[in-house]
Amino acid sequence: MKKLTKIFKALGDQNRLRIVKMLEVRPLCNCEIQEILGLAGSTVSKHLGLLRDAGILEDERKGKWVIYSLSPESTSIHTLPLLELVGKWLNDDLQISDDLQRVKAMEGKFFCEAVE
Amino acid sequence: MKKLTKIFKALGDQNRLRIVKMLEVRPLCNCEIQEILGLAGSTVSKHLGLLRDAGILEDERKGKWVIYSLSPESTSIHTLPLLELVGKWLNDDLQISDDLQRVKAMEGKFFCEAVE
DNA sequence: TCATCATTTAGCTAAATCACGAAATGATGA
DNA sequence: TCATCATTTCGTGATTTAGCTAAATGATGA
Repeated sequence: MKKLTKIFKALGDQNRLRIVKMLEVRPLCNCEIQEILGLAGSTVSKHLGLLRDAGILEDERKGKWVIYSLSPESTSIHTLPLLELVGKWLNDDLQISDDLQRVKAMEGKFFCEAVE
Repeated sequence: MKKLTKIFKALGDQNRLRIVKMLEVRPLCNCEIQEILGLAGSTVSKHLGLLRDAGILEDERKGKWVIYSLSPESTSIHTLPLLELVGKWLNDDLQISDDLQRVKAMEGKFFCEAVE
């Protein structure tokens, strides 16, 4: 039950829901999320840590950057059906669609993407 | 998005998850939930209020008692698929199965049930 | 009407959460 | 090695939350 409350707590915050939705477009680094949410880097880091601890995200260091992406199906039996629901409910949210547009527009502007 | 975070926040607490699961057995009044959770009545009332505001529960006064029950499908398009998932994930939780057993054993012991 | 019972509201404390800036850590590249 | 950049950790305040007790509200029934 504790694991489940952890997941719900992680999703019970607007900024974290925005992060989750953005990561459905593509993996992102801390700095890109900062740019969109307009929060301090340390704050974003904390949100990402919470989502990671809930098993929703995974991180991988690539050079200077840490790239965050949604956990693959294999490691998130609990969260994927949840995210599917979240997706449906937020599809017509103005804030979210604005975020997603900005994520797409941002493609190529950050160095972290050049790392491969 | 705010509505959604409200729902997740409501479910991000162990006592509230226990309440939701108990209400799947049958509608209950505040005093029965007090008995099982071992919390003060005012605290239970607050939890119930949060779940109601999130659209998960409904209340109905019956004489001296206020009977709480899960919102019917018609009024909770968002929450019912969620509760279905929660149900699956908590089926083998020891705390929950103990709660449910106690709810069943309690049948008939409280006056509020006598009201019809 | 008045005593009683169930519930809610109000008011409080302790703990948790969200935000920040500053300092520490990791990795790069001159 | 050292400066730099991205990120995380730490320390701090403001706000929210979970719990309690006491007081207020609603409903019952003598």
